[in-house]
Amino acid sequence: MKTNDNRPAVTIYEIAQHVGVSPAAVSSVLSNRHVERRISAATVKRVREAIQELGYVPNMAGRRLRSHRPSTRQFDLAILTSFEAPLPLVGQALHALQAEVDARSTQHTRYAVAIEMFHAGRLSEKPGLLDADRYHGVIITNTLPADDEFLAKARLPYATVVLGRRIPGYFCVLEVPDFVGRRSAEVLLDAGCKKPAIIHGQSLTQATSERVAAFHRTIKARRKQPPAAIVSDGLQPRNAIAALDKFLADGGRCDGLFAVTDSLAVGAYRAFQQHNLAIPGDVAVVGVGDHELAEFFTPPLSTLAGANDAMVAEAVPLLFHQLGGSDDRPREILVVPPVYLRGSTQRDRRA
Amino acid sequence: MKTNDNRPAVTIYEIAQHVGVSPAAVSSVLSNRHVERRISAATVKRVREAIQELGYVPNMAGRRLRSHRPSTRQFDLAILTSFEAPLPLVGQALHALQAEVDARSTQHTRYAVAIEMFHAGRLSEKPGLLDADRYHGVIITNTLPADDEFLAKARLPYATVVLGRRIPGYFCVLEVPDFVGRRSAEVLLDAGCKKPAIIHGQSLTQATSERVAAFHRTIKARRKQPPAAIVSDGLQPRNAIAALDKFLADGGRCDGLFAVTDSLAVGAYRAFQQHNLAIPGDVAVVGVGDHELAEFFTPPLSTLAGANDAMVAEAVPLLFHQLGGSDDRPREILVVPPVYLRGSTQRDRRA
DNA sequence: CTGAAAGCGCTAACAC
DNA sequence: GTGTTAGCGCTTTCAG
Repeated sequence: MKTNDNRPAVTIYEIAQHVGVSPAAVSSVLSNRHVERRISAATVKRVREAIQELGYVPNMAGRRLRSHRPSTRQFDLAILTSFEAPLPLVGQALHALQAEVDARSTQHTRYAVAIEMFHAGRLSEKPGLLDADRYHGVIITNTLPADDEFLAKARLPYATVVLGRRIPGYFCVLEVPDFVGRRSAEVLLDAGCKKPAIIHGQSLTQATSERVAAFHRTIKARRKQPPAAIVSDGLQPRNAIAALDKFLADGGRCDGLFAVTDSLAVGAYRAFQQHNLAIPGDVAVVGVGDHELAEFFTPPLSTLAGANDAMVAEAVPLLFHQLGGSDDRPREILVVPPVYLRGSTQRDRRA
Repeated sequence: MKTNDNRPAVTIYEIAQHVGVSPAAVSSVLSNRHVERRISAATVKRVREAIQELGYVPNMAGRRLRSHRPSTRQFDLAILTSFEAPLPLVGQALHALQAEVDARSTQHTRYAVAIEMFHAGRLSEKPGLLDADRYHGVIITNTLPADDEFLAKARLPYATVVLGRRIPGYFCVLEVPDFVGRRSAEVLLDAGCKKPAIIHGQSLTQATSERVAAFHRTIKARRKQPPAAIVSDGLQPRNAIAALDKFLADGGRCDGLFAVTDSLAVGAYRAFQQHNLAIPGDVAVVGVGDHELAEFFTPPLSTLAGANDAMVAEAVPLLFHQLGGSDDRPREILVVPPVYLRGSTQRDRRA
């Protein structure tokens, strides 16, 4: 394919002209209907060559418009998430959305649901985001502060639900602020921890930074001094291992750890194990998120589930509400995350 | 929104007629440009009401066609996967695809990448799949045999790469058949297992059933009798637990287990633990897939990684090759999955 | 065997 | 303040 950039995109008219046939002939070749139309083999060949040579790229909008059946309404919906985010959260949202869509689909109303990704912090660079010609509605999640700022400034010209953070002017569904940070601190303190610590990644989403702050605040209020803060380069288990290795090597000590994501907790498990620290005997651990595997670790990991299920359950109706065209002002829905206390924080029984 | 089904979808012309204004006026209201156009507040209100009342749904194809900048080529790509499938594979594919797309994007060539889902075994029901007016190219993965049959019969009218199975007439990328099943059997036998077993779910993808068959064949050839087969209702850890509980309760015994997916292996860990069977002392366990957490289990899980990275690395260029319009016949690429031997099969050191 | 022409739904330029 | 008109790229009659 020649990517003849800079110049107008090639249309079937140019192909037709180039070959010396009509656009209709080209079209029939493109859709493999040249047999019915009894286009000569030679013409077909020449058309095919021209398509190659000129680097023809079909315009889907044109095709769709043309072949659109007038009785059908089509809704194009998407979940917008960052690449860097864990997919399971998105998976839940998708399932909930698709279930609703399946229920609402009729012969004359079709829905297309897709996941689209942007690079965290660079949502604004996503092409076409501000155009009203792509989606009827989206659910946006896993944004970073830079993305939130962008969204706050530029109202999207279609139905939008923001998941996990509060952005003025949008329908938002989020955790009760402070809940996770405060509750995780309490869980550790209740387990008898005297030296609690927290581990989190470098770049914080709004939700994560609120968790960190609330944890900090709660610990400080109850123990008069702040928790140790361990910062990992990324959110993968290996990042947590590296960060904890360094922390312990530098003489850091803790008897309780709040990991702001489950994958950090997984790395912490391994790190403590390598340093011969028992969970929960020497260190109690509590994580966040509802990673399906959390309960299958040894010992099972206590988590403050990220309330994803609940958030999604609120977000989907909110989206359809907007699609319905109702004109009320943006709403904000707060969700209380469930708390799962498991072996990793149950010291009484084991210590 | 009235979903006035059955009758033609509402267009701006109807809105215009209903209100008694021109289509352009309606359009300006829709795009919030009525201020520049100085539409009277009363008219705006009436238009808005009509939009609501008639249940207007904008036609994105029309909008896109109209607002298309003629110098821009747009490629619409998608990864098609089943809901029921584990998302990590999809995530890898998406990352690889997006990286390529980012590299190829220019001012005049844009790519849209989305993940779309179908219900496993019901790919054929996905609306618009056979129309040529949606995608320029797709990567299809996690299909069930019913889907494969459907695909084999109905050639998709756009560039397609099939991941993980072999379907005549398509570009395919898959594991070397038999490799995983054979090698996992060897791993268990090498660990000294005398009574190997296999656990898998009810419904099998092509890849999975090949794994099961090859495992069976290899064990039978080497030990003169087939492995015990444990069938779980689903692929979640809890399904594995239930199936293994039943197997052990019914007097079944094994000293080695091949779990065809990692999440089944996770459940197996828990089940053996509850039955006081040590891994790898009493039972060696080997899993499939490259779940990022496999190495963080206790003991670390040996896996025959599903070769996802390698498969994806082959699939993406194959897709762009087709987008380039080259006309050669479908190719098939075989990939050898990497083998990770970890604690769960290393008996020598522990037994 | 092939071409001409209409029109899918929408918006922007221009006209009044 | 609002209407008219042209045309985005494509496919499908219909007319040879």
